[in-house]
Amino acid sequence: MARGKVQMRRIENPVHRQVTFCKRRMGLLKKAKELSVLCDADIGVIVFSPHGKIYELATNGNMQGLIERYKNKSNLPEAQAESNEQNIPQVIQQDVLLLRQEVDLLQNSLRYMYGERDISHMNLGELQSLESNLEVWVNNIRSTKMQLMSREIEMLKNKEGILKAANDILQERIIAQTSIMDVGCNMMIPQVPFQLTTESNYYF
Amino acid sequence: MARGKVQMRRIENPVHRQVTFCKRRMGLLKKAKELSVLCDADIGVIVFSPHGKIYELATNGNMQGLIERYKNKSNLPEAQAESNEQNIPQVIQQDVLLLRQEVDLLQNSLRYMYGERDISHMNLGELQSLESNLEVWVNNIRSTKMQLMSREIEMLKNKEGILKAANDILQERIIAQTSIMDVGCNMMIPQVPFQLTTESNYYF
DNA sequence: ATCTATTTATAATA
DNA sequence: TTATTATAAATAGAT
Repeated sequence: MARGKVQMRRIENPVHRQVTFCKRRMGLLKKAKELSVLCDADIGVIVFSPHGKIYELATNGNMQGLIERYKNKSNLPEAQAESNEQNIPQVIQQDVLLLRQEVDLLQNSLRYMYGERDISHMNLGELQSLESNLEVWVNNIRSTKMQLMSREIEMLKNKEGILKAANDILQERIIAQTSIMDVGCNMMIPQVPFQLTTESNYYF
Repeated sequence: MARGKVQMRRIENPVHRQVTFCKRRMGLLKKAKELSVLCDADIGVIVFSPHGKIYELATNGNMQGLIERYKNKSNLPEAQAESNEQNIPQVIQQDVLLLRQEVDLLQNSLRYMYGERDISHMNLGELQSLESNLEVWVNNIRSTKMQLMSREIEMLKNKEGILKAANDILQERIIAQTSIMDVGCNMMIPQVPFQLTTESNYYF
């Protein structure tokens, strides 16, 4: 599939054949995994190299089980087919079902959180849970915001105090200078000068 | 692999999933054949659809033989002995284990997303914007939830109506029968029988 | 192994 | 399922 298309027959050059075997084997197993995940299928793949080495994949993690299932279903049309299912204790089946639901819920929530804002596929319970989680988050943010703002107010109040003090000092100096200058000349200096009025009002 | 790349997770849309299953299944079997021909390998592929239908390929034309060869080469003698008896429980146990792990992983991710996020480094503006974003999300979710609930209520009300009508009819019949029977014998029939009381109260 | 020019596979859609 | 087509993936050949 690249740099020239390939004929569908055994590759004679042993080196090429080995390289291709390695690459395509990986590709095949990858494709099998993808099909399994995307379409919720159970897949088993067994590959015997020309030298008899085995490479395998069972997407449910158990080739034996898959082979048993294959034998059951392909040999006996209906009878034994469901025996597997029925032998499993119901409790376990329920466990699996509940866990699957939980996984679905969590996956949907995460998918939503990470940017896919499409919630049309979620059911009521999932939405409920997502909503309350978001509310927790909003509350966290609000409380952090509040802390930040409190700190800022504190800082501003400090500044205000400092500035007021500085202002008082400056005013005193000016009064002093004015009386000195009044002695030497008649220049007019305003008497109510640089009073800062810093009212800090914050609304939450 | 076309018209947009695909996330490696179960396709939720059943139509898409079915189409993809069909296409990728063909693709997988084709790849298996190619690998077999090009590299002189023996390959077996077994695919179980979500509904339990089997699709298979054995490049040597004999899946049974391939399976035997697999068992001989890959299984240690003891491992096979257990396989028949404990196979099913093992598979299920593994399923449960895997699902539990998955739930843990997802819960951790969500915990990070919701609760243990480090927002201490964010400034006021960032927090403000995050907060309003979250509020939009929450509102989206609430409105979707509301729609779902409305639909459900609609459905339930319809059901209620139908049931009530059916009930009325049944009651009339019973009354009719009762009077007929009263003529023939003295059997007592309860007079206030099967009235359904389906009050639907929903809290938002 | 790693790098690309190409060939294939296939997602969305009808 | 099949057909179409724009794009994503796989991979042949070379390094």
